[in-house]
Amino acid sequence: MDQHVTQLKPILKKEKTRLLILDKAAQMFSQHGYQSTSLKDIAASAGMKAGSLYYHFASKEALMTEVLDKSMLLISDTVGEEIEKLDDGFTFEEGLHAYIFGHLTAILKHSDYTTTTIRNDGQVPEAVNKAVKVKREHYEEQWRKLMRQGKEEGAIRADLDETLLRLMILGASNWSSVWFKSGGHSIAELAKKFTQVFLKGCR
Amino acid sequence: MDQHVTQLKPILKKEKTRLLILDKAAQMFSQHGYQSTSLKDIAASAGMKAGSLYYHFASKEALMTEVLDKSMLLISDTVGEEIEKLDDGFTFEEGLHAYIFGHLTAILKHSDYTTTTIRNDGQVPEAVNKAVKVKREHYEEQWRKLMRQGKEEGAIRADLDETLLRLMILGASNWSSVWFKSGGHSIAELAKKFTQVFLKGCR
DNA sequence: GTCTATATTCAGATAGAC
DNA sequence: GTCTATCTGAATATAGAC
Repeated sequence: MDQHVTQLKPILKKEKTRLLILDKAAQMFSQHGYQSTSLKDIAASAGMKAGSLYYHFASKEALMTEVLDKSMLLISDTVGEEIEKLDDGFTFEEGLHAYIFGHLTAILKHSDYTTTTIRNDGQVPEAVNKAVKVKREHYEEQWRKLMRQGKEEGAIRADLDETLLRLMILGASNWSSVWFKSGGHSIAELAKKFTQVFLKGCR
Repeated sequence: MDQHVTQLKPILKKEKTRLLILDKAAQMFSQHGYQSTSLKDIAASAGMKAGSLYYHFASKEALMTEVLDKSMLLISDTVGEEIEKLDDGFTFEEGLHAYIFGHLTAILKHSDYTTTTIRNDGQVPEAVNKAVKVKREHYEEQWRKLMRQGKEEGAIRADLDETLLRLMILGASNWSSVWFKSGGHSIAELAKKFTQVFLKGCR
């Protein structure tokens, strides 16, 4: 069996444990930060002892790197899925909604992973930061492309810096991980309101 | 001399050193987070040895608590100053600009302190969190008041949740601490653009 | 007021038993 | 695969010299 398939649908016990550890690590990193979380804590919440983690991961840094990698993958993939649902010649308005809905969905549905990315930015060892940088920049480039489309369509008014607009949207979206509580607004509602505000705001 | 005055304009050497330590601590906490910053690092950047800090502060937690307290004070005061510049019967538009300009000014001018608050939210010992909570909630209540005014004036359209709008504005503003580099947009420019986007967006 | 020296605790990581 | 035991280093905090 090739490794890609194994990663998507883990059936081996070994892989199952690995993923359990990864999930628990993401949960604790997102709640208490990288440095405040000890391997003992992670191991305990996965039902193991600290030393046992080293059978699955080479180090705490390697564990964090994988959490952050998976986080970026989740965001990219979720947004990608929303974009694929659109017709080929989608408008800026349609694209903006898809991007915001995808981004919010990833942020709020997989918040253990994504909050780890958002909250620990710059607070991890340099080696970890460097390893994730490429994927983050690739994702940001997708957003830049959307903003250029908005400019070309005239949906973003000429005197509004598109970089600034992008950072406002991402800031407002990322911050939702701080205040979002399930039970209030649905993610779909949030995405609709966010899109309305920014679409009207940038014209 | 009464203590209030002493706190405002420190002239005693003892107070001067205290403030130097506080500044350096804020700087390091904001850059590397609470747990990743050691007292040895803080002491070194203040030109001292770790043990000497205990003459000025009871513990690392006490030091962090004071940094966060000062951070909230800086934000509240800066926003307050902007509001006082306005005429008594200021409109929602004027108020929104003053709040955003004040908030951004505090965030970006005293970024060592304010970034510490933003980035370490929830990642500090419970005792520290609790100590700052009251001041934060008082500040948020001021924003809520502004949003109510916007609703009453009809500047915020009926079907837009004012809580959601507030969180979007604060999210976009707080996120600026992540990407802001001096030399690009000025804070005044940022405040103007932010206000335009959100004012148009919420109508 | 700041220093050195040190007590104490706990972290990440490794080795070898099972 | 997971355990126990342990090494090593570093952190907060304290005590007492200067």
